[in-house]
Amino acid sequence: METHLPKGYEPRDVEKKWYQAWESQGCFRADEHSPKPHYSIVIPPPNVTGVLHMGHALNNTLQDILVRWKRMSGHEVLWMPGTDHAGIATQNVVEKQLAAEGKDRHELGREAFIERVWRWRSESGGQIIHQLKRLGASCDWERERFTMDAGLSRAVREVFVSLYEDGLIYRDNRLINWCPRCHTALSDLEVEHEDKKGNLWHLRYPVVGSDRVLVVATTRPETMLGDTAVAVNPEDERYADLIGKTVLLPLVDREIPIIADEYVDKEFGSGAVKITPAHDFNDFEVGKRHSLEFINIFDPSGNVNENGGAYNGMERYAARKQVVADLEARGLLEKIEEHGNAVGECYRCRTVIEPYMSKQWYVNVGPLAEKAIEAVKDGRTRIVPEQWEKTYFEWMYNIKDWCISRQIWWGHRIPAWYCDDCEGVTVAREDAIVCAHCGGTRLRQETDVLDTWFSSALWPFSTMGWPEKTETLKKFYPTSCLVTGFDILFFWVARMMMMGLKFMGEVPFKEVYIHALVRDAQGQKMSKSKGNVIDPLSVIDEYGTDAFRFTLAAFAAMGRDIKLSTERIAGYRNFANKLWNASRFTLMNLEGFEPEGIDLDRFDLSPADTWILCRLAEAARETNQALRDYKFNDAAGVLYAFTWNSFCDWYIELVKDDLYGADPAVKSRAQSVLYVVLESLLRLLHPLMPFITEEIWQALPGRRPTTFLVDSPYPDGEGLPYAERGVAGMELIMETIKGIRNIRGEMDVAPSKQIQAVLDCKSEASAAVLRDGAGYVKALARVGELTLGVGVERPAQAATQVAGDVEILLPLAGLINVEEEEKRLLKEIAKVEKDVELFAKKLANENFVANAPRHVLEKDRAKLAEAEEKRAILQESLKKIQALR
RNA sequence: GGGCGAAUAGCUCAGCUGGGAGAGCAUCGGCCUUACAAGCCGAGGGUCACAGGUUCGAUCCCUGUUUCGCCCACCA
Repeated sequence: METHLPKGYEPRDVEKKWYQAWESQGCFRADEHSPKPHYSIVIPPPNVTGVLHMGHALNNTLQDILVRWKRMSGHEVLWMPGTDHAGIATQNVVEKQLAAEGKDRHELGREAFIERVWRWRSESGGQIIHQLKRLGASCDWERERFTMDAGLSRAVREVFVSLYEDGLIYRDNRLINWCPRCHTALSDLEVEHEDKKGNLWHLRYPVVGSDRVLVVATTRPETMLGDTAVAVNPEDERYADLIGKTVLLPLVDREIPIIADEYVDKEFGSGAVKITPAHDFNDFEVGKRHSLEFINIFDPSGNVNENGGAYNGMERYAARKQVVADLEARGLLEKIEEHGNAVGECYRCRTVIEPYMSKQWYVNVGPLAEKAIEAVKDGRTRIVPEQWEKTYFEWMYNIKDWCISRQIWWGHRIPAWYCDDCEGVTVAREDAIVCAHCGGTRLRQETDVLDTWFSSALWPFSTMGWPEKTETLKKFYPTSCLVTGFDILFFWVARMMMMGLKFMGEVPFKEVYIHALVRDAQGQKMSKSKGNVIDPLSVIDEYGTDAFRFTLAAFAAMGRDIKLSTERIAGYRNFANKLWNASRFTLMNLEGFEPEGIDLDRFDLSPADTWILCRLAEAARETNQALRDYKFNDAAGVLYAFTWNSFCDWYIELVKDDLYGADPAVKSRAQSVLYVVLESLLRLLHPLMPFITEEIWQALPGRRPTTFLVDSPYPDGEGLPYAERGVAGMELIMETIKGIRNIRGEMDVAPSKQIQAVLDCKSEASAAVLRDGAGYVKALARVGELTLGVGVERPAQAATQVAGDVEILLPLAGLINVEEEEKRLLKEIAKVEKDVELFAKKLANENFVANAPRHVLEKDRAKLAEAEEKRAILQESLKKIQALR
């Protein structure tokens, strides 16, 4: 017996070989002219700067499972790949490179810098694409897109100009989130709040024309340099007489009014609040209500500017220290308390953001959000799991205008031109040459670029060629499904919904599957700084892609977190190896076998054959159902159990006699079933484990209708008509084998020892089944001499076990320890006794009998009878055993 | 402050519309049985966080409590 498959599965070369073959043969190509029903997914575009991390690995594995499954299930599949230009992130990467060379982008100038970013991208930007391929991602790579491509840039412009024309984009001067390191505005979403320990400084502001001081509490004492009022609650009697008076702002000696505003909480701190309208979002509102002065005290880097008087030029935290010290020196520091505070940080560089006055571009998203809410409400888009709908609605209902301008260079430059003659703004699809207002030609283009997420919001249709009316859009939009993590539900999913509905008039995807985030084995977020990152590529190198993918699928059920452990991956590596060896066994036994025109109906199938084919059909049905429901873990579980427990542990063992026997007809039948089961199993497993399954499939004898497993039809379990023949008989045989094994195992009978067994059957039906399965029992339970039948002659002294209505008797003679048998029986009796009690009690309850549905009642009655029967047999046996002592 | 999620075997987690608690790993005992020691056979292990409620019946539904995690939010 020989096969050319090596003894252990070695993934590396196999993966490379088949991925290249699939790709070069166009297996992943989508055809918009195909008559087949469509299935489409757009990839969440990873940042060009990206390196494959666990999140990507999970996200893309799940997509690939869906896509491969649908492709095999007769759909024309488009999985649209690409990358995101990732404005700030990418700019930061290239700026760091420049810094290493002792340069900064301003030395280069805008054009040269952008040139440099493009160069960086062509040299090292494609990394993640290669990594996705190693993961097995079956995207249509010929369609790969980049958010800065000409086509997508055109879509961005079209959308910007349309929204502007519809009055949904406007420009305004207000307080925004400013990153002093990136030197750009950020949207609210791009600010991450982190609770930090801080202080509450209580400052004393002298009231003008009195000897009173007003104590104000602040978490940011340095901002007092920009105070333009102190506010108290209008209801607050303590300060009623001070309203309308002024205080002298210390250190800057500015006289500022004491005002009354509802916003002030009487209970908090001293009940008086310093108001810094240019540096705090609340104060900004108060400032507007009371027409206060807005004094900006910082420069774009977060250093105090000329408005800060003596503190001019100081870094903000140095200024804080100094301000506090100076106040203290003047006796104006009342006290310092500890105080927790949520500090906003830049999501790209973790620098503490500064509320900062500036003129920015905004999208009025309210009207867009309404449509996006409706679409989920009426089910045009379904979010799975449903719980996320609530989060989606919550955000949509409270949505605020979106600040889309960024003061960086890498990105889509805003198509707006300012006229030096009339100061009018011209927004246009083509680069403006003349002012739309005065006809002047002295135009300057807006230097700001758009938020990266603006272009990703268009991804589902911009990648398909919009604004052209392409065949691709016609065939594949709306997409079937979006697979993503909940961390970008607002950033991306919500915005795609709004833009898709606005510009395509249809939802961008019919279903959104939200998966969990991957964390380390301790549940910590993986991050470079924590050093707990598990690199997917090293996992792939160590365990193989298929084992890794299977692990991710098996973990996918988890609500929010996936705690990845390498032990678990090793377990699925073992599984891959198990499949490999089962396949080796099969191939070794398919010598001279020709699968062409195989027809199982021709054969008189054995009980084991029928059983495994039923199990296979069942597994196929369950796998399909699980995938339809996005229950990847169920799919993995079903296939794991079928492969290992049903196929390997039972069927392969059961079929050996048939394969090794002398009867060529029996052998041929066994080979046929073995072949059908393995071949179907490979197809079932392929979406989860594409490489190993292709490798084995290609090694199978004979020719199959398709060149690759990728293209072969996915089993749905309906085509195998063996289910109705039943599995009950085989299961009785298996129970019997397990019963004998139990006695042997419990009583330390050497596995090599052949024993004698008597099966006393209570029904002729069972006896017939067991006569049929006698070979199995002998082989798998290592029984030498087997006698069975109804009312068969019983050995005088035997160890006893029960399988259904069959009493298993293993004659003790010289084989078995009496005390051990007594112990074992007592244990068994105790177990069955518990069952008897449980069901007897239940059935004694009149209310239960009166109210429970009939099928429950009948089931419980049957179980009680069975348990009582078993108990009786075991007790009888116990008595005999005890009599021997 | 609002919202969401989690609590089940030593560990990591499954558990569908309520009807006798499951898997993997780990543990214990026995096996190199010609596909696989990354394996085979057998076994042990759980007051399903706590307290109430609904029900004939609750791990599952409802209420409350505790612990942990996440998201959103302008209380200085």
